[in-house]
Amino acid sequence: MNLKNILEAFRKKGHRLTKTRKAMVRVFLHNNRPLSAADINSRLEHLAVTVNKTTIYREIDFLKKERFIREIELGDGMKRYELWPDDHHHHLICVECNSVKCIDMEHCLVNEEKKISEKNNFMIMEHSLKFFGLCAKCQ
Amino acid sequence: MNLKNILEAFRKKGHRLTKTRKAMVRVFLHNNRPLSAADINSRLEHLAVTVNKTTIYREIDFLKKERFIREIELGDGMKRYELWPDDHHHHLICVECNSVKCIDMEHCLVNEEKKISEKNNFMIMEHSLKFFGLCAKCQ
DNA sequence: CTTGCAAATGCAACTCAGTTGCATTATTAT
DNA sequence: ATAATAATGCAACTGAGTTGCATTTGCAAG
Repeated sequence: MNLKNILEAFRKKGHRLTKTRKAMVRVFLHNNRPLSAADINSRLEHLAVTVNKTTIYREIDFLKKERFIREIELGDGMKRYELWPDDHHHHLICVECNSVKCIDMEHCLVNEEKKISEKNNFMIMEHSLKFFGLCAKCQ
Repeated sequence: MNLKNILEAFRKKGHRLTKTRKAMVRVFLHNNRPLSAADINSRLEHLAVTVNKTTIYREIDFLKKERFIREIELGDGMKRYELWPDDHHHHLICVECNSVKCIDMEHCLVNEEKKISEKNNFMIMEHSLKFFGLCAKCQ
């Protein structure tokens, strides 16, 4: 999963390799954690790539449709985006410094989901689990 | 936990019993599930109580401070509020009709939290768990 | 009942994340 | 080199929620 392969795959599907697209893919590959639109913008500025916010949102939409990233909500009124996960994982959110850490959870909640589905006649498609607390630095 | 007792408790603490306050407490008691500011407004109109949105938000803040309600995020860009829970519970959210159902989960994730805390040196204070899928009606 | 005062309210104008319409620019296949 | 159209920039907008400030109202004390 490197920059060149991803961009080549996009190009083969008929999508153009613009400076915004290349830079944003790079940003996500080099920052493996949830980023807000504002985070993305400041990372782009670091790469000397100046883009309009509309373009950032449109590129986010594109990368979501391509399943390169996915959208998550951490509850602070701002959407975040992270690399499309290979593994099933959740998030540790520090209430002090707002840092976010991803944690693996193999076979997470499968038994619980089965029980809940049956009891409530609700067909569970996915779940979202977040832990709020204090990270190592902020304790 | 009835209307009169709650209002009396507020009055004893020196808070005023305005028509907005009385109506909003009533709305939450009669709608035991997460409501958005817009939901609250339409319920108030049903009770023939017309209030400015600023007042609704300020009353939400008041009821949050009083721990009569709490704020939750369901991920649709709008905050929701529900009666302050006695029990530990989570939510089933229908991706089709957006209805929300509360479900009990006694001793939910306690063992997992212990493991996660130790492994990541993260002091967990609370967690949020949501199940997305199809409710009985929408399947 | 009247009065005084702080709590509560309404209004208008604002913030901030995200969206839309439209004219312009740039990438790519030929 | 060129044409087609994907991508961009800009300005104006939306919608949830907030703020400052002048006005109204609930309620306790006289």
